[in-house]
Amino acid sequence: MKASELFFPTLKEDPADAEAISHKLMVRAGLVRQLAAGLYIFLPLGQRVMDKICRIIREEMNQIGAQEITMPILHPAEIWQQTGRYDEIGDEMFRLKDRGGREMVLGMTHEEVITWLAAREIRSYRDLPQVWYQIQTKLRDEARPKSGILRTREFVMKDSYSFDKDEEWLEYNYQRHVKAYTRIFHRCGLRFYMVESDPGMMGGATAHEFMAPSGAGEDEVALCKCGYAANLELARSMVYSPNFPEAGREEVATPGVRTIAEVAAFLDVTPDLLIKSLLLITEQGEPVLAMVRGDHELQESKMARVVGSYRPAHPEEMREIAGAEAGFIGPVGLDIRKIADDSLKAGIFVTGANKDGYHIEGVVPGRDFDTGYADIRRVKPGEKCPECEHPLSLERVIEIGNIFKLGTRYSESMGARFLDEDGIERPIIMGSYGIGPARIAAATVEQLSDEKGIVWPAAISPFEAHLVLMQPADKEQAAMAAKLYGLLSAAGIEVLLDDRDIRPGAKFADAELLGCPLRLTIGKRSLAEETVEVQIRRGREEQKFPLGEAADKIAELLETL
RNA sequence: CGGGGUGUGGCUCAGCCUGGUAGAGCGCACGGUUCGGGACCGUGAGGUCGGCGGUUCAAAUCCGCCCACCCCGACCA
Repeated sequence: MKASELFFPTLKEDPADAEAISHKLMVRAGLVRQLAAGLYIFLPLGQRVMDKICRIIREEMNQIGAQEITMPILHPAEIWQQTGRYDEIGDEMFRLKDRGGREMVLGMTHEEVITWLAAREIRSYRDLPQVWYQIQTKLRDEARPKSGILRTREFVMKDSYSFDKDEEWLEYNYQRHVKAYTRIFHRCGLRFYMVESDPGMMGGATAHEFMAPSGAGEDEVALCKCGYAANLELARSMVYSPNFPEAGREEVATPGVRTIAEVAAFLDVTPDLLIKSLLLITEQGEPVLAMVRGDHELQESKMARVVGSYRPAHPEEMREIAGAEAGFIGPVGLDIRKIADDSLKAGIFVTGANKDGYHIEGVVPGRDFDTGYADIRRVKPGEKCPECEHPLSLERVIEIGNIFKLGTRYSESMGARFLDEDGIERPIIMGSYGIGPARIAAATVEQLSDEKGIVWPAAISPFEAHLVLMQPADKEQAAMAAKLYGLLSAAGIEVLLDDRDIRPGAKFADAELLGCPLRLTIGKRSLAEETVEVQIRRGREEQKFPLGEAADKIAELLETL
């Protein structure tokens, strides 16, 4: 492909509305353009990257026996009503009516459609297992699209769904997906972790996420060198037990002293001797008191698993329910549902007295108040791994893929059943497995770019080599570049020939911005020496190859990039 | 949905406080000199100043409402 014919509008300056590195670079390199919040046009270069990623995904999915299908994106509301998600999901789903007034939705995922299909076509254990997948656009009315291509309202997704007769077969298909995903992300050149994750709205039992470390990520994971890795939403840890003083239970005046830090300083104790009490109101309108140790924070997703969705109480509600304002609330004498973090099972603590300006010292959970216990605290770096007790580290990550054991949640509600070997009718056991190709692209840019621009791994680069022809007007140079282009093309290497009549500096700058793994240069020097200069984009190391050997050498080099 | 910010040629921005009829750099077109790291000189095209309404002799500028986009939070298969 000639650069003079390729549409790739590059920008010298960062776009004003971009924050994330991948967003800035993908716009600057002419890969994408934004149409509206969370809606992107993929330009030719961006399309090439997406095509390559999708091709890798197809190869690896086919490799594990998955079969590609295409499903409608426009769905009748009815199938979503059948699984109950029509009402559960809310504003995130685009809803509309057709001309006949029938309720329709735009698919944000395809469990309903694929289960509808399975319900009709799968009858016997002999029909199982099946793994079907799609690479299609999904639509979600995101509350907050952000970070360029990382979180959009319309996005392509590879989703596969497994159908099995029992848990063992599900586990088998789950593990095959783990293998396929690992290969896919390796081939795309990404650094990633597989972590335990919260099944969330997919409603299954076991789930893992594939996470690419990047500061632009929206999630955090806890990692241990023993291999323990979990999304912070459910990560566990072990915490030390502080030395508790032998204080008797006593109410103390703490006028105007509200925050943990203030109370600890006022009473001259460490924060880990305090109980932080948070008054919450559940979706049903019931008050719940959440308690964590003073040096800990509430992990909201963990709390939500215990009590369902909730919100913090308003100041008036605190007054009404606890009889005190924020900062003086505590569990003693408070007759509402209580959930304390596991770290509060034993000890002697300071708590709010439910009376403005007062705290209580010497409070013993279980003796002075009744409470339920659960792991509801947020893991902090340095806390001990629950598996091996080494210190945990935290890292920010981009979710690039996930795998869920769905079980029978969808097959039950949609009547997807089969007859087993004994002639007994049973629901199909399902799994669901997603990958976001655009996120792979963005995560790669985040992980590998440098101050000059993008650094693509060869496997997903829009072109494998960027051939800079210094002076297109020079017949000899042009002929040499054409020859090299021919040799490389014959060797199956995708080359972008920059034959534009612009200054060399601009060509080099564009080449580095686009980020093809190899930059080749043909100029006066190459003419004199019969060589081609080769720069490896990553690290920008240069070398020269004689023209005759160039194709072989370059092919060889590309294997390593 | 709550909080914050920004909307001015294609892009990045200045001008707004203190109202007087729109600028710069880059990009683009043409001519010339250049040509191995985003050149230089000259000429030129290009703007409903996000929208609507108000105040005023006069609004990019002041006031009100609305819209769009970005960031933080809530939310997130």
